[in-house]
Amino acid sequence: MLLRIDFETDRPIYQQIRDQIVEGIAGGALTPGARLPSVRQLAADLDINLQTANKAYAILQAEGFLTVHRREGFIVRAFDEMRAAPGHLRDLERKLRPLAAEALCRGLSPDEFAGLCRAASDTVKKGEGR
Amino acid sequence: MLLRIDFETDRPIYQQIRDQIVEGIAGGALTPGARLPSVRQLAADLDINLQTANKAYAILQAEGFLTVHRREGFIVRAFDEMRAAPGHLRDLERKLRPLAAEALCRGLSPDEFAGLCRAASDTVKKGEGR
Amino acid sequence: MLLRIDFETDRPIYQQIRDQIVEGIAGGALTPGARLPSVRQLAADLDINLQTANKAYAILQAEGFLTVHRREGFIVRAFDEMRAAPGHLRDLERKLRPLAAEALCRGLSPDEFAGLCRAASDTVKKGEGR
Amino acid sequence: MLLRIDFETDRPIYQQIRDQIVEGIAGGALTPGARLPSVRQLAADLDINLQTANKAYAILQAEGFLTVHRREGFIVRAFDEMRAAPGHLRDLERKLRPLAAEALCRGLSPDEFAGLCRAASDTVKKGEGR
DNA sequence: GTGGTCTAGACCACT
DNA sequence: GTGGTCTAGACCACG
Repeated sequence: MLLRIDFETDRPIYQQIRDQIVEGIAGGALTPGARLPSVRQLAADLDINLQTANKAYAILQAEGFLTVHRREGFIVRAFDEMRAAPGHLRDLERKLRPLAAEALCRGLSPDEFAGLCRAASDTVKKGEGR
Repeated sequence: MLLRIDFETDRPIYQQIRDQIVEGIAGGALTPGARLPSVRQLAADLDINLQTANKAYAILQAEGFLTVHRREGFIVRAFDEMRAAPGHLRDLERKLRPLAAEALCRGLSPDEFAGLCRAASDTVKKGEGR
Repeated sequence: MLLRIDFETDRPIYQQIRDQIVEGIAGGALTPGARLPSVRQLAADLDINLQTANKAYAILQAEGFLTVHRREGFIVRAFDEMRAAPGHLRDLERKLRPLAAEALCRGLSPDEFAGLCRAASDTVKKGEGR
Repeated sequence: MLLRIDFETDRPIYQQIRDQIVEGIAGGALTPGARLPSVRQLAADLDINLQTANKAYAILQAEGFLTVHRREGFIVRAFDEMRAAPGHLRDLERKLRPLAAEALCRGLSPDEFAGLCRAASDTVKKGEGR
């Protein structure tokens, strides 16, 4: 699983890492129980600040995607644990609203928007487009 | 059309305004040609700084949702002009990916995610939940 | 000679009038000695403020394109008088610089830029594109 | 690369900065990848407000001339990226028309105007006259 | 250190 | 009245 950082986007680096790891889990590149590179390793690999790598993992942990073991470092959680994270559905809906509104303004019907979302989900599931 | 600002969240004020106005257009509360409150009025209403209100409108203008009329101030653009904004579909897809990935991790199939998106679009279209 | 005002551009109305009248002279729609509509007439025709129409004519007069007669109002000056306006060449060069720089950045060679300028001049001379 | 601001002219400060940086890129004083002074540095150097410097860079970014790197601040974009900016040619033509018209009125034939434009482009390309 | 956000308040251009 | 520009100064996010 290779991470690619864009230093010239307005999306913070730690968010890019977070997004790509979530996408890796969704696409099957990272399976539950898999070990992630250590914070130090990650920072060195991507040539980023240690605190940035740290923040990315901290977010993933808080969101329920990762857990930390004393010896093994950060590992991918089991799917049923991810699904048990409290409030994640409401959170998803909240983040979806602005996109749904934007799509409507751009002329996409609810059905068309749903189709676009389905396509995005399919693409991610197959691990494509990375 | 009433705007509500959350001064506690880390989402910038001008982005909150932007989101709510886009939602207002999508939900029919704001129709093409409608005048928006003047930047000064908006700033006074929301008790925010003039420049903050200014920036919100400037973004909406750059994104193709508003135009500025020399006499009437900011007004909602025609729908076909909003749809003509270049790259808006690719932009939407890019913003959708992280949400699709998150949904998959949380156990939603592409079909279920599409259903959620459709529901969000319907809600916004009806102008509900504001 | 019909003037068209765009109320939704950032170019001030008086500048739009000024530009279109200059273009009318360049394209032959307005010939030296021709009478222009009175300030009142112009303001009524375009549904603009009297002062705005006034300002447009004042600029054209200051730039040497129009002159004002007691009885006949504003009329187009003779070409040799327009050419005698002091500093107009230097003025033109000054306004041209930013465009030349922009063209170079966009990959246009000096020759290509000159070609573009020639084409623009031809178009205006034929009175096209209005 | 030295910037000079005229505080007397009605041309906004941020536009003057914008023009001079574009000219600097066109003239080779600023090459792709080059770092620009930080907004704070620029504001201090020119003795202007931070927001004014900010706005100048924001415009250059929106126009495709600059990009912002998370570590290095604002840097000059690659030429092929500048050329990929959508609608820049049409934009250039639009800005060129009033100058072409003015030149014709002042007695310059399309060929002579093209020559003037070519000269302006050459001057800028050599980095002269700054 | 970088840019991003926000405030309070002023003056100007345009219509 | 509208928006546009500019100032002085503060606090935060990011790396």
